[in-house]
Amino acid sequence: MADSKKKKTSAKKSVRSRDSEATQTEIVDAAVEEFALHGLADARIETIADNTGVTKAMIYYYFKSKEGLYITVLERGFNRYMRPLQELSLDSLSPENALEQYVRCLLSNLAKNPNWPLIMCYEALQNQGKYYKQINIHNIDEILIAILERGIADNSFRSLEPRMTANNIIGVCVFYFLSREGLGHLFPGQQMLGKQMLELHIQQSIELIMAGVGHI
Amino acid sequence: MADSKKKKTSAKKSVRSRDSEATQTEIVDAAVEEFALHGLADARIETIADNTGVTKAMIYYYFKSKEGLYITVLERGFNRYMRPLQELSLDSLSPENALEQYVRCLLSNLAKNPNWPLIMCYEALQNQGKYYKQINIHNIDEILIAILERGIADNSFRSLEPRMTANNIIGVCVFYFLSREGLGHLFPGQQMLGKQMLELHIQQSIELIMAGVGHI
DNA sequence: TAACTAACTTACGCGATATTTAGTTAAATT
DNA sequence: AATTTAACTAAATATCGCGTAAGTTAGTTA
Repeated sequence: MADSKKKKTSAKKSVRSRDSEATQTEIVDAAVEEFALHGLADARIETIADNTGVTKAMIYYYFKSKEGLYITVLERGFNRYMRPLQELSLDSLSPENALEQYVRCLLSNLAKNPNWPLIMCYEALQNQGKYYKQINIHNIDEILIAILERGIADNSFRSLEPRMTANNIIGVCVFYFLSREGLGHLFPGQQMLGKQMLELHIQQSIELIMAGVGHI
Repeated sequence: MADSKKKKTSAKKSVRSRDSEATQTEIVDAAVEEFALHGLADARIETIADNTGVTKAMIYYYFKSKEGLYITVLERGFNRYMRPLQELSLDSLSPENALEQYVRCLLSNLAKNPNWPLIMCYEALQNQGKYYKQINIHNIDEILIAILERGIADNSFRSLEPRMTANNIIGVCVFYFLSREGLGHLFPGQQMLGKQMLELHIQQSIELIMAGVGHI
């Protein structure tokens, strides 16, 4: 993996670059889109191939199976969008600040890749999270739960059930992306994945969450 | 309520009841399960048939197509689980009370049929809500938005964006059901759809929501 | 009892779609 | 330049799964 010269071949059939790394990246990029749209079960290898200009057989050449490609997609997503949450150092912050930082980090990661929530949702629904469990060094939410527990202990937060509340908090962050199609009708003319709406989502979610964990 | 049937595999020549209505109900019941598990695209007509003891052809006989059966399922779900929200009369209540009643009604409807959120989620993801729109007399959330607006106007609630917040509130209620598989690991030995956990979800969600819309 | 009709079954056509196989280039190595 | 191998393609296979056609049984009516 010394030099990766990016030729950035567009989806043209004629000249492929014969650059293994670039081709694989291209395939994974297209796979992310397709899996986000349809989930593992209903994603079409042929569609992924068509969207890259690579033939179906190449996908099997590099990834062995649809499942193999899917797991690669999950791994990449996890490392890119969830790992940062594990790497935050929040212990020195007050519970309020820690919670806010955590939620901001989560929301901005989601905003940067709105396909991720869809893939995770399909994964939960279609596969009961079994592929996710295969790759995961468990529980993003354990960090969140710890923050909540700390806040309850020092009375920064009201008395609440930390595990359930952690899930509810994540739900607030994620649900926007799951319902974006339907939401459009409440915000006519707005682009749900546009900067403006994403900002609004982030701001409103943080306000709801921060108020929600506080004393009444 | 006719019990109709239980024997699935053994007696192939088992005498069917020749009761059109009961058969259709049986099919729809099995369809609800299957669509909740897999969504329209990946649901298998044959699985539905096997789970009823009715042959595939009967499903086409009564419902014409997979799509036809699906729409019947959506209609039944809507009438059973969403209509009650439209029929609440909350105008005479204070915004706080109205909100709490609304959320309680929603949560208890969801708890009564935890398949419903799954079907709706698949519908949003796989079909962009197009079948739902076909049958829907618009927006459950308009009622919720109106409550929020009323509460902002009379200063019961903090200043918040009502549409986004409405969506977040619904997200809190629904997300539990979408994540039930994964949640299990945080509550070992507990049954996520058991009375106890459902109660906890309802209670924690209401607390988060009511605190969340209030002044800090 | 005979004719009629609703409820049901069996068996298969046919289009998708995952995966494989067998072959074809382009580049690296000698 | 000859050889080798990685990157790639086209085409075949095999299975799955929706929908249908054609026939059968059981009630109902006359």
